[in-house]
Amino acid sequence: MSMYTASSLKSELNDRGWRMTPQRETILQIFQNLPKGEHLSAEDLYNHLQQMGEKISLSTIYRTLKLMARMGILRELELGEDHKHYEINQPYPYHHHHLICVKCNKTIEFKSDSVLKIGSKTSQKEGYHLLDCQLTIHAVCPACQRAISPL
Amino acid sequence: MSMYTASSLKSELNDRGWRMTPQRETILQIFQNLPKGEHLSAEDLYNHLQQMGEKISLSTIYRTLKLMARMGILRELELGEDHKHYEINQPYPYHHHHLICVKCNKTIEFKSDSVLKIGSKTSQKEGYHLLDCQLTIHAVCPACQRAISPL
DNA sequence: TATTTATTGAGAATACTTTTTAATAACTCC
DNA sequence: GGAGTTATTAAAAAGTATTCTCAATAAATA
Repeated sequence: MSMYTASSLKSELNDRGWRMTPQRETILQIFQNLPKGEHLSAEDLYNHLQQMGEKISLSTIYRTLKLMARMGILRELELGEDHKHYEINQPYPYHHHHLICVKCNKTIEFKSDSVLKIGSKTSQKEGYHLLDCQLTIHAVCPACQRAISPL
Repeated sequence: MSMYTASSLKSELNDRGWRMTPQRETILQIFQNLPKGEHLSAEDLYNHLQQMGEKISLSTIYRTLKLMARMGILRELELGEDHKHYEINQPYPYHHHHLICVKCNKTIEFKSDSVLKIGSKTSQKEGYHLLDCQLTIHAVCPACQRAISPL
């Protein structure tokens, strides 16, 4: 949960016998420049790249997203849609969580230092190396509470 | 996040114009009788039912799981595998969270009253009706930290 | 600079989940 | 309790997200 630059990413990859590529650098940059609170699906990222004139294949995108999530660079979000979303994994004090309406998928971000503390304390206690910690709240938003429940 | 019985489930369904069915009752029972800490995928549930001699189709299973998750009866868990898992949504003090190794998917359960409090306070503040609140910690377990990182 | 081999792109393949449809059966109203 | 309405089911087809395969490419290393 620290900040990455192209060169720190390269070092970490090389340390493990992996390689830095233009594709990985581009994808990292996109997530770093994303407006706060935005997150992309694989498809979103693909389209975003196309608009920039960058041509990175979908397979590479899926591979890179998974790789970066496993490195702790990106967070993999489950926002109630049928695909995952990704966002940059920012450290304290930018770290945040999500409140999701299970009916309309409307999502609200919120912060909580205590949750972050509990996350790091828990992983430490078990000897785990912390990558990300997200509190996901599933609930029904005010609008959907009023609606005549359509499933 | 309260306990359900066949009849309380029926009332809640009927209130919304839906129906109680033997399939829904059976599935509720299975989750209620599941040993603590166990969770099932759609496929797992299907096999479980087959072994019991119950024949419920996969489509019904998928429909029922989603329905019960949206009602707050079940929790939908994302445990790093390529499919969702479900478990009964137990209230305090049985409510718990998950610490997951992003490499081998080994999962540890842990409890935290404060997280539950933060969850209910946050949803209340936004006017949301709370269904479930899960802290998911992504990390690398001790064994995988030692292993020569295979992706 | 040559060598090794991780990575890429393209498309095929897989896996999970949803949809469609006709038949069934739960609920409601009389 | 019975008839009518319509939510629900099973089965199969369809859809969608994601992973895999493989030959070509290009990082890293020596």
